[in-house]
Amino acid sequence: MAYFRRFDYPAPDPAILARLTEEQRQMQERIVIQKPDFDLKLIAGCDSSFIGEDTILSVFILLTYPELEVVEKVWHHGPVELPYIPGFLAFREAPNLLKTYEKLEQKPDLIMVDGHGISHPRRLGIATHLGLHLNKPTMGVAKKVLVGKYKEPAAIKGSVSPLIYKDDIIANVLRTKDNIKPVFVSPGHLMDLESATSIALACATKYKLPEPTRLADHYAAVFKSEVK
DNA sequence: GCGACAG
DNA sequence: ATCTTGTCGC
Repeated sequence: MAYFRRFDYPAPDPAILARLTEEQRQMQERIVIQKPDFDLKLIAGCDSSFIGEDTILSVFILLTYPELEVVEKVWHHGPVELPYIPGFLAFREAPNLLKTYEKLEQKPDLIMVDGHGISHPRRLGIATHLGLHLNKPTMGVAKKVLVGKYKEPAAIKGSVSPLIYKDDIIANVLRTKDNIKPVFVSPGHLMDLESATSIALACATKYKLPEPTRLADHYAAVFKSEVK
């Protein structure tokens, strides 16, 4: 099939995809999109990288808000069970991310995830998936679109444009830096689009990626080189 | 039927 | 995600 001509993986068992799709359909009913009720003091960023083909290394970074100073960073690595399949990323990466999260001594008020929240075919991007498992507010910041259409936002930092999918606004395409490709911001769970967008912008200092995600990405590479 | 497709 | 050189622009 189309997915697996692009990646060197064998076609996934249709029965397994059907089971995972059904699992997402059930989780879908528990998603809560609302104005967050927290007093944001600690925000987390998380990201994963791979060591070889079947070992995943994840990191969680804890930052103060709005100062954005790092107060904690943890990592964990382990085997992955599934190949990457568009639309099913969480089943591949969430297990190790959850184990990494447990290592945090303090817990964040909000988690910023690298990837989509509800801007997903079944509203179950990895940010939403993690939020449901942790019963914690989450939001997604992705570098590329998964589903939906949009018009390019203006070239200056702070410009936004809606990402539309089946007549719904599922994310905001946000310019976090002048003349640099925008990012896709969506609520994950216990969060709403407007709050997620303003927080992403507040975390955008001088780089394209908001600090929680950028630093998680950075440390993922650092820890990876230490393990190798 | 032909593309598109987070990390 | 990962493999990888030079190159264009601020």
